[in-house]
Amino acid sequence: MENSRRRRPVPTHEELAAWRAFIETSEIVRARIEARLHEDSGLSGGDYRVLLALSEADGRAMRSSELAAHIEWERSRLSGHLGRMERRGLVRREPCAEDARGSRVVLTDSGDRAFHASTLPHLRAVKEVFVDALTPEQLDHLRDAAAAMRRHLRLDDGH
Amino acid sequence: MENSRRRRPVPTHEELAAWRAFIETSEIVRARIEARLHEDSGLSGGDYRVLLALSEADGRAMRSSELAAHIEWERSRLSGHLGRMERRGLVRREPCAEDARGSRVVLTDSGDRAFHASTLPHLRAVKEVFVDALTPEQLDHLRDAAAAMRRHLRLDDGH
DNA sequence: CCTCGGTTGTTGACATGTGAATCATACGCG
DNA sequence: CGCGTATGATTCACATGTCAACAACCGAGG
Repeated sequence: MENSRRRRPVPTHEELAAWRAFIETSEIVRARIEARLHEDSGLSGGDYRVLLALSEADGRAMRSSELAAHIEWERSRLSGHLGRMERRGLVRREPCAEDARGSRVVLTDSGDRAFHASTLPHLRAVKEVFVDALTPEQLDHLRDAAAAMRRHLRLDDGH
Repeated sequence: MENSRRRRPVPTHEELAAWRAFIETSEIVRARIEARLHEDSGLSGGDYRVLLALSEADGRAMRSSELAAHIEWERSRLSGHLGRMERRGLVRREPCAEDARGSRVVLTDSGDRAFHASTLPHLRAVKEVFVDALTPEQLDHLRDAAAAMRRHLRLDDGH
């Protein structure tokens, strides 16, 4: 084991296996929970995130850029998504009084109902698929590991 | 705390925070590593996965369905992706001798070179972005947690 | 007032993903 | 052999994501 005395530039087999287990499993779990959300409520993960932000916003409405920043999406991504959500009657876009460039994104009553109907089933899915799979210690370890990764990527401070 | 004596149907705040930390961080880390791969080698994560499977396959070729099963993709997804990869000269599709319905997906020399040129930078990225963020204990914990989730979803046995 | 740089939101071109429908072929069975 | 069904792969319509270019508008300075 000549190598073991030097700083490795690449992962060991063990480390690589941990990487694959982590990244593949997280994808599968995310997909599973989003599928449940869609079956239960007809909402995608993106829909849910937009509706959550709007339902907590003042007057159930936000400026588009503000919303994009809040949920950390590209503006063009939000624009396209809002178009689809508007077609389905979940949100409405209206011109903005203070700034004629912008528009206000407003949660419709229908969107509000859809969101509120979705939260309980969604939380149940998170519980059943994710939380119930793990011991409390494992949950804590996951939080720690996630925090360590974010620190490593400097996602906590200046961003 | 009336509730704490009953089996909760939904996550606690702590559990929900762990869920969000886990799922959001895994997305960010995946995106970061795929971005590195793309900068370094011009390959997407999907490209890499296909090329890895083909480069390990007998004769650097596989039947399309076999490949789809191996990397756990929908066949339609693979079909579309292969179309794009074929346009870029990374793979070639040729009719299959034994079964006229099927086709063999063959790794081209160009695809083989692209893949081999990409592995070292990719592994370095995994090391720097993921492995180096964590202690050995945290890596083990991640593996355990991933294994527990897969067991919970019955992804190990009958699928 | 008017120009100019920055902001806001949309659009276009594309890559990527899912599910249903389709088409050709393969294969078991009478 | 010939029929019915299963299978291999693609295609379609659509949702979702990125990035760059754009049009309209704001606001500061001359």
